[in-house]
This record gives sequence, structure tokens and C-alpha cells, in this order.
Amino acid sequence: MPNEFRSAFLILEKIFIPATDTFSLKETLECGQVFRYQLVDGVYHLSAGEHHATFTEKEGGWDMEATNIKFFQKYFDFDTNYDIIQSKVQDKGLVSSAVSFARGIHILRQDLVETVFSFVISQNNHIPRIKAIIERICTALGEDKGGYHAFPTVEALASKDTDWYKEMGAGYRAEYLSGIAKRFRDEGVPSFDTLSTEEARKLLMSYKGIGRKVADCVLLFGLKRTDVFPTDTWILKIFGEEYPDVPAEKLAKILVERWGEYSGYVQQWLFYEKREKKV
DNA sequence: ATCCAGGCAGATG
DNA sequence: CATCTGCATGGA
Repeated sequence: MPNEFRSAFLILEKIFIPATDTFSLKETLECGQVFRYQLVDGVYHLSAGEHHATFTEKEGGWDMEATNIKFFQKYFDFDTNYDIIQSKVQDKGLVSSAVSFARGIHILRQDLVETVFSFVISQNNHIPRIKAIIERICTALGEDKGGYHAFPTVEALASKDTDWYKEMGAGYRAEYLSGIAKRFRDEGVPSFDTLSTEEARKLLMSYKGIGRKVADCVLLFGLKRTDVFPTDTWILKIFGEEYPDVPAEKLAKILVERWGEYSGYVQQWLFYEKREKKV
């Protein structure tokens, strides 16, 4: 059945999402925590897990059309009070330029497997390429929902070998992806609920292809563990003067000691400001 | 064209 | 424990 017919049968729910001082759709989507979105003629198209939404900018916010509003309510972390978080990190001395520039970023509550795949692909890679590789994998393996593809199931991901992921453009990360998918299939996707952040990190890093930085991104964006500070090349640049020649993993520990449970928010706000302004 | 990108694994001091 | 190197791919 052609897509245009299927999509006519997709039940879409509509709701207005107001912009606030502490929520910006643009910043939340474009800060680098998520890759399956597109801006087309001023409309954001977002796929997450098996769901999809479009956002059209209106006066004071966005009209959202979604396959499941409840899903996106949780996904966008609207139940967390970001005003409190913002004032807490300001009390703790976060530079106000980063707060005023990036405070509209919410930490998304993304699907675990999708987050793992996304950030394994992200390592040593450019964002446009990351998006393209993920999109090819979803188009090839994800269920056609009519107008978009769901993120593939573990079964589907595990059905492909290293060569296939190379064809998707994953490069040397291909063997990581096929290996992780097969381990998820054979052992099941672990439940992290009862684990401490440290235990969860250790478990994630036991997968070949997941190091400290990718693990911390998964903890933050896939498990909403905010006591992590993903430390990449940009964060190293930001703190290069304050902590010269300190390796990433050590710097991550230092920054978590400073920011505690607010580390993840601070990291995203600083990261986004640095990447946008390049100052 | 050379460099580099939301790093990682494996090998070597 | 710290440092070094190779890695696939393609955009700048």
C-alpha cells in the first residue's frame, strides 16, 4: 500500500505545546542528544521508538501532531520542573551565559536500544553522517508505519551481520552494532532499574564498542541518569584551560563531583552553547 | 587535499 | 595507571 494511503489512516492526536523560559523545541532537538528529526519548511518531523510527531511553530509555541501524545509527554520530560533545576545550577555558579542561551533544553527520555545504537554510531563521527546512518538502518529494518519507520526491533537489528552495517555506512563501528544487537537478542536487553549509576555504567561498558563517553550518553538520554557528565571533544575544549591535559574520563569524574545530580543538564547546556557559538 | 568528527579497543610504557 | 595508535567514512 502506498504511503500516502496508509498515512491517511494514521490516527494523529493534536495538542499545543507552549514555549516557556525553560522549554524550547528547537534547542531540545538540535542540541545533539537525538538524531531522528528533520526540519522541513519550518516543520520539525521527529521519530522516536515506534512513534512520530510533527511540530509547526505558532505564536507562543508549537502545534504538535503525534501518534501518541502521552508518549511524547514523557519523552520530552514535561513532568520535570526545569525552573527549579535552572535556579539550582545558577546557585551552584553555572555561568549565566550558558543558562540564558541553552536553558530551553530538556533532557529527552529516549528508548534505551535506540540510544545505544545512536551513540555507538556517534563515536568519532559527524552529526550529518550519524543521522544518515541511523536513517538508513531504520528505513531498512524498521516497521513501515506509513510516512515514517519505527526504530527496528532487537530481533531485526540482530538479524544483520557486520557487513550489512558496513553497507549502511557505519564503518568500523559495524562490528560493534551487530555484536551489541546479537547480545541483546541472546541475553535480553538488561534492566537497569535497580542498578546504581556506576553499576549501570559498568554493565554498559561491558559491551564492545561502548566506552565511558557513549555509556554516559546512554545513561543520560536513555535512562535519565543526570549524575553523569558525558565528556567529549567539546567538553574537553571548554575545560581545557581550567584542567589542562586532563583526560576525558578523569575530567568527567571531576565535573560530576562539582555538579552532582545536575551534571547532565549542565553538560547539555554547556555543550550546546559551545557548539553553537564556537567560542 | 588534508583534517577531523559527541571515541573505542588493544597494545605498549 | 597513563599514553599511543589504528580505525571507516565523508563533509569541510
